[in-house]
Formats: sequence, C-alpha cells, structure tokens
Amino acid sequence: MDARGEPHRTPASLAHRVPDLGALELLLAVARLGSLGGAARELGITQPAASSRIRSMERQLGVALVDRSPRGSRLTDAGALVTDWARRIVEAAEAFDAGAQALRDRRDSRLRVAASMTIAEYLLPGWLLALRAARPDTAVSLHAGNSAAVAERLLSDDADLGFVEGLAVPTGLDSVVIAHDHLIVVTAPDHPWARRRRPLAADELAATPLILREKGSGTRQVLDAALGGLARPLIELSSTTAVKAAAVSGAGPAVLSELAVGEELSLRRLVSVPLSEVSLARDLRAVWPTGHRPTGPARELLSLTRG
Amino acid sequence: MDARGEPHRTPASLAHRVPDLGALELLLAVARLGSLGGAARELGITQPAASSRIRSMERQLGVALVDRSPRGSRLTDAGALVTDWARRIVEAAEAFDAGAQALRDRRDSRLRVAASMTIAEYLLPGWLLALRAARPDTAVSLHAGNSAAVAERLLSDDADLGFVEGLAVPTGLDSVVIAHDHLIVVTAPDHPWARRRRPLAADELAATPLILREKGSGTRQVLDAALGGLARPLIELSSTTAVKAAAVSGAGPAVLSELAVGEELSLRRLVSVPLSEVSLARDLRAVWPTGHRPTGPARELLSLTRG
DNA sequence: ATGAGGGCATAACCTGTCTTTATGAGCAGC
DNA sequence: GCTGCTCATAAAGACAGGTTATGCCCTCAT
Repeated sequence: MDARGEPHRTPASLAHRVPDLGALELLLAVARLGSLGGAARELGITQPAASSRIRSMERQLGVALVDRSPRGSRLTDAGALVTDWARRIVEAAEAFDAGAQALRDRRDSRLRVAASMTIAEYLLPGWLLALRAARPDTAVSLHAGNSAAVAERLLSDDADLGFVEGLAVPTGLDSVVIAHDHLIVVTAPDHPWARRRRPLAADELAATPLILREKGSGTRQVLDAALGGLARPLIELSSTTAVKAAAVSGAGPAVLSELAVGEELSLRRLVSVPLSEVSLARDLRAVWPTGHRPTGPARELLSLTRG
Repeated sequence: MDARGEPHRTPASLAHRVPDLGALELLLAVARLGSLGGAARELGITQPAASSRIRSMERQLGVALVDRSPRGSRLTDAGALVTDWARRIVEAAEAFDAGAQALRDRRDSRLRVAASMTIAEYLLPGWLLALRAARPDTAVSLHAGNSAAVAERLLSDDADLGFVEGLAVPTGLDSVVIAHDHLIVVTAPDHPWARRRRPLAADELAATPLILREKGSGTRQVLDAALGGLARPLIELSSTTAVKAAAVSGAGPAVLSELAVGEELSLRRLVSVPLSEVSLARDLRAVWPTGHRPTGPARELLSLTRG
C-alpha cells in the first residue's frame, strides 16, 4: 500500500474498478424489475446472493445505487446513471457473445457465413445479435478471411452467405450492396494535418508516407486504386488495430475505414483530415454463388443488414 | 447437462459465456505484446496465471485464441476477431470507470461538472475518458440533474462547468453550443409506421398517442414546443430507458433523442420514422456563470467536447 | 557445439469471492 | 392480527484465480 496519499502508480487494472458482468446484469435486472428478489429469481440465484452482490458493487464504486425499501428497490439518481453506463458494457458483451457463438460452431450449422475482416470485426456481431432476436434457434457459424477466401468458401459450398468489402465482386458470385464505407485519413491530434482546414489533394496524399495496411488488404487496394497505385508506405502493418495504435501514438497519418475509428474520433485520440478530389468510398457487399439466391436464414440475415 | 441436444431453456447468463474483464484485458495485452509472459508482467500477475487464464478463456469460448510457440504467442485468426470484439467491451468499461470515478468524488475535486441526464448518460463518459488521457491528474466530480439543478449548482459555486440540453439557457449563465441533438420518432419494426415512406406531418404526430418522458423533462419540453403543446401521451415514463423498453416491446411510437437509440436502430430493434415540417432539433450547450469564463481543466474539457 | 535466456507448461497449495441455506424483521392489505 | 411481499444477516461450502517451484523447448551468440 502507498503510505502517503499519492496517486497509485499501478492503478489496479480496470477489472478491479469495474464490477464484473454478472453484477452489471444483476443491476440491469434490478432496474427493470424494481426488486432485488425479482432480479435474483430472473438470474437464477437466491435473494441474499443478489443483495450481497449489489452491496459489494456499491462498496466498490463508492456510490449508493439502489434505495432499498420494504416494498421494493428503486435506483438512486447515481444508480440510474451507472445503470445506463453498465448497459453499454452489457451490450458490448452481447455482441461479443453472438460473435463467439458463431465462431464456435465450426461446422454443421444451419447458416454458415464467411466475411472479410472489417465486416466481421465491426458489423457482424450486431447483425448476429439481431438475427438471434428474430430467429433464436438458428445456429450461425462464421469464418473470417479476405475476399478470395470468402469466394472460395462460397463456391465450394462451405458457406451460405458471404460479405466482402473489396472493389470488385469475385467472379462466380452475385452480390448486393448493403452499405457504403469510406476510407479516411487520420492523424494524432498534435499532427500538423490535424489543424488543417484546406482539404488535402490526391497528390499531397500520394506524396506523403502513410501508415498503411499491407499490400493485398482490401483497404490498401482501394487506396492504391484511388491514387493510381502511388501510395507511399511509412510503415506497413497487418491489422487495423496496429495501424490505429501507430496513428494514435503519433507515428504519422494513417488511412483507415471510418468504421474502425469511430471511437477514436469521438474521443479525439485521432482526428480526421478532410480530403478533396479523392474518393475513397467503397461498397460493402453481400455475396452468394451465382444463381443460389439466399433463402431461409441467409435471406433473413441479409434483410437485417440493409438499414 | 441436457441429454439431447435441445437448446437450453436457461442459457446460463451472459457472464457465464463471456470472459470477465480481467481476462479480456489480458487478451488485449497478449495481442499487443505478442507474449503471455510480457502481458502478465504488464498486468502485475505471474506468467502461469496468465497462461492458465487464457487457456480457460479458450475452453469457455471453444475456440483457440493464441498460437503458443517457444518464442512467443501470436493470435490465431479467430483470436484476432475475438480480440477486436473484446476491445469493445473494454472500451465500454473504461467509459464506465471514468464516469464512476467522477460520480464517486463527491466534493473537493478540482473540476466539478453538472450535467443534464441525457448528456451525462451518453456523452460525458467519453469526454471524461479523453480528459483523463489529456490530464491524468485532474480529479473530476459529476452531478446529474435537470437544467434547473445544473443552473443552481453553477450559481451557488457547487460546480465549475455545466451541460444542459434544454431550449433556453437558464438566466445568469453564459453558454456555447457544443453539439446538436435531434429528437426522433421511433417504433418497433412491426408497427405500421415502420414501413411508412411518406414523412409524418406535425398534425399527425400531435394526433397520435405517444410514449413520452414526463412533462418537465428536456425531451418533452422540446416536443411540446415543436407541436405547440399538443403532444398526446399514451404513457408517460420517467426515464429514457423505460421509454425505449416500452417502444421496443411494441407499445407504440416514442419520441426520443437520437443519442439514446443508436444501438437500437442499428440492430433494428427500433425503426426511425421520417418526419416533415417538424424540427425537433435542440442544442446541447456548455454553460457557466456569466462572467466566469471556464479556465484550466474546465476549459480543457470544453475544448474536448467540440469535435 | 554449447550455454544463456526468453517463453510456455505443469503441479501443489492458498485465498477470497460468491454462493446457498436458514432465519429474522419491516411494511401493506384483508 | 394474519398473510405475503420485501430486504438483511449469519454460517458454511465450492470454485476460480493467484502464487511458488520446476522443467522442457527453442533461439541466439559465444
């Protein structure tokens, strides 16, 4: 323990300051049902367990969350706020769970989906969650890979529906555009480009070394096409996350899907640089073997993706 | 165990299917550092603990996450995907933590913020996270209430900076617009309005009983002003969450801030109904006592909110 | 080649948290 | 005043996750 009240240097990781998922779920149930015992029943635990768990959560957070009365429990003001923040965590966990479940069901599932990385990372969990709500008994399996791998799985009948983000639709597949994505140029907030008001022109972008995904990635293909194959790499990294991390740390400007940097932009860890003359839009498409129009669960999933 | 492979009726709550936060943080550290032992050191645990924890996470998910080799550990394809989903949970947990910490520091903090509910729920955690990144040593306290309560706190010097979402700026306060919010009409996907292509007119909206926040709430004020005080309540509920839940369950159309329903819209649990002739825009403003321009941390927080 | 070092696995043991069961007490409505 | 709902407290057991102590494998440099 620190003897004097100085701030800890090792701030006891998040897991020690944030209640675990079970406690958060319990809190949501209490908020919804207005009763500790009721929430306990819903989660299949006993009332004392629920009471003690909520109490220890209040101790951990240092804030009273519920007003307990002999005829029920209501949230305090702070409790209502905490509950809303907790809901965010639980929703992220639900998306995680939907994805993990699809990943686990390696074979013999009723709906087999193949998707390229960006879509699998950022969009599919939400869709799977919605699909599960609409068709709880449909088991879904997911395989992630690049466009070519998706096409191969579809053509060898190892997948029922695919999602790709490339420029061209692989031959032998039919497709429909389900969304549009834009690549954007981002920098750390202290980079000179971050303060720039005048849009960046294509030749400026092409002349500047950038943090990029490796050649062959969907992102890189679109950028090279837009600049005429001229993009100069400062570093080449093999995952979106690595590119983001490098950009945040100030290594230089990076080119990324807007899907990947929503959080970073809103927290201003990264700043978007305006572009002119360059269209870095790309279509996100659902694909299937020519002729085999999606039916059943595949059709349902497809309809969920077009909002 | 179920004897036959029927789906469980009690699907062992989320917490049993999603690894806990500590495990997810560990996985992120392994992904970043490429080594179990390194990740263990970073989190202040021993290498066997990290190894066992990752292993039990793989058992829980039924998917191999890392390739362990005598010269380090790399993520598998599935592991990369899982790691990205895990990052979402951890980010939500960081926002939760930032908010909770602000809620805990009831007094004597360097920066005291008062905010109305919608802002406190949906925007502040992200800002606090960014502020913590920029100024790690600034202790922030947060108090949530309606516009009048925010004004009172500022004027009695119980808060340094406020955020309100009403139509008018309380007297005695200066303000700056930091963002715009729109109220939108939403319904469950199976409601007749969900398929509507023709925009809804003001009189139609005013003629229809709606699920609303109680009179006096910021949301209700804006709606009543836009419709000339004519909104007909179907039910009045005292929290955004309750309104959302009622709308999702199909009770009828609801009017809510677009900030509150992002997730529901993208998962199509709710559908937005187009409006015409009605402007339900409202400004989100930062406020402070007239004359006392924000300085120091308050100024910094303010600058973070204007993206 | 060979020794040093980094990286992972296994085993035995400890501890804290969460759980259940059992019981008591406050408030409402008939 | 009884019945039924609520929540609180106490004692005891189960289990997950942590630690220390080893050992094996691979790579790199001497």
